[in-house]
Amino acid sequence: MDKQESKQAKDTEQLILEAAIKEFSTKGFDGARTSTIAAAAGVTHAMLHYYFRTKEKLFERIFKDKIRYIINMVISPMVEASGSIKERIRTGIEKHFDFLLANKELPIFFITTINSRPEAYKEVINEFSTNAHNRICALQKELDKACENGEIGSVRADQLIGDIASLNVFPFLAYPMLMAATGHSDFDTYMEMRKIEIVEIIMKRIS
Amino acid sequence: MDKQESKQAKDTEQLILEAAIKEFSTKGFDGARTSTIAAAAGVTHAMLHYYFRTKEKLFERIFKDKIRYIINMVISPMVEASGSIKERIRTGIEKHFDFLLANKELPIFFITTINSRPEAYKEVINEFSTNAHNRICALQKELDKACENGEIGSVRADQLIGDIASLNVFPFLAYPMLMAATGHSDFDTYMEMRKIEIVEIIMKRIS
DNA sequence: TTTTGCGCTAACAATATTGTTAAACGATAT
DNA sequence: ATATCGTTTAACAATATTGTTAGCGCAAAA
Repeated sequence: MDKQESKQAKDTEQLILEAAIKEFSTKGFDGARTSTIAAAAGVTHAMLHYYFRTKEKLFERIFKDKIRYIINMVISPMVEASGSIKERIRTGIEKHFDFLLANKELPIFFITTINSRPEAYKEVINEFSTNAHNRICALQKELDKACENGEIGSVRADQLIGDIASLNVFPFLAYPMLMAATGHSDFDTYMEMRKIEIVEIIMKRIS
Repeated sequence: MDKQESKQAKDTEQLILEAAIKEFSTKGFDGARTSTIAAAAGVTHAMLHYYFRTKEKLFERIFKDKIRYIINMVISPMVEASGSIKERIRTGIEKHFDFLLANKELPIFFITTINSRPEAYKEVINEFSTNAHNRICALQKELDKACENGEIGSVRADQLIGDIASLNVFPFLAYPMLMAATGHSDFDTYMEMRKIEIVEIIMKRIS
């Protein structure tokens, strides 16, 4: 009990943060209302300003947290995979897809934010470009080697990343339309089928 | 000159519409400002209300126009293609991708709108589900027939549509991140490469 | 020429939304 | 008990944003 300096300070801050994440994720920065966030957190909206000064700063805090979260959860673990190149790509896709299943709101949050906020855009560019470029070069070398061994066909690493990102992320951005168009009604079932299909199409691509 | 009933009525309405399309496309409904739209159109913001009553109605008008536009430009022409099933799929993909190149802002406009506005969501569902479902069933029959002939491998039509939609549309939603991550700097060059890669991966998928 | 109607302007009104402040409260230390 | 400090509240302030209205001007019709 030595950490509990004040009544429930961290508690309130956390409540606001959690409510804010939901609000910003579903409605975007412009659509989000600080009063709605406060109400959802069960506090007066003055508290939101007390803890985070402005709507702007509250949003930035959340956005940067999410970037770090993605980098830790998705990009970093890619390195630690083992097995043949084919197997590593397969499990990489599956891990990424499972991550998205556990964070359904992340894609739409990022896409809307980056499109409506130039600062956020630059933030992401800086964070991603340094981090990702080296890894793609490394992947390219591995692919080339595997190609020479006859394990796989010739593939460009940057295009393969584009393929996987597109196939994995898009369903989470557009599942209402995709499901309506293809006559599916259950989200989980549809996503399970997508996952299998995506692994299939990528495996055929690199064969 | 018999159509020109008043000074330049249609002109003003059109100016507002065009300015509104730009504003709504880049900033979404919540981020868009009626005063900004009016300023961009070079009219007082009272005119916007005079012609369209409310921001809401102006947006709905544009949104419904866009839905019809997509259905006319993308979904309908799919039927009129000719040649082998493989060739029809290839040209279908290319036509769709070219349409997106000529309407870069459409994907982000739709995704943000559908996510933040339940009414718009239902609008699209109704428009798409009836229109698309029959076509997918027809495509499935064709695919099955081609599979029996040994032209192609076994594929589910709904999953193939999911693949193509994902691969074609996602780059237009996420090109800032994709290009930064893969080290590309020119949009047109990148998209040209994506187009080739997408055709390649789908052709391998159905082989 | 007068009237009518439409497009238009400028000012106003109403409301929503973010942000601020003075004071109260409650726990802890002195 | 009193002082102190971080937290909280309620009311207020400032501004942004949408929407309205009364009236002007001009062109076509009477």
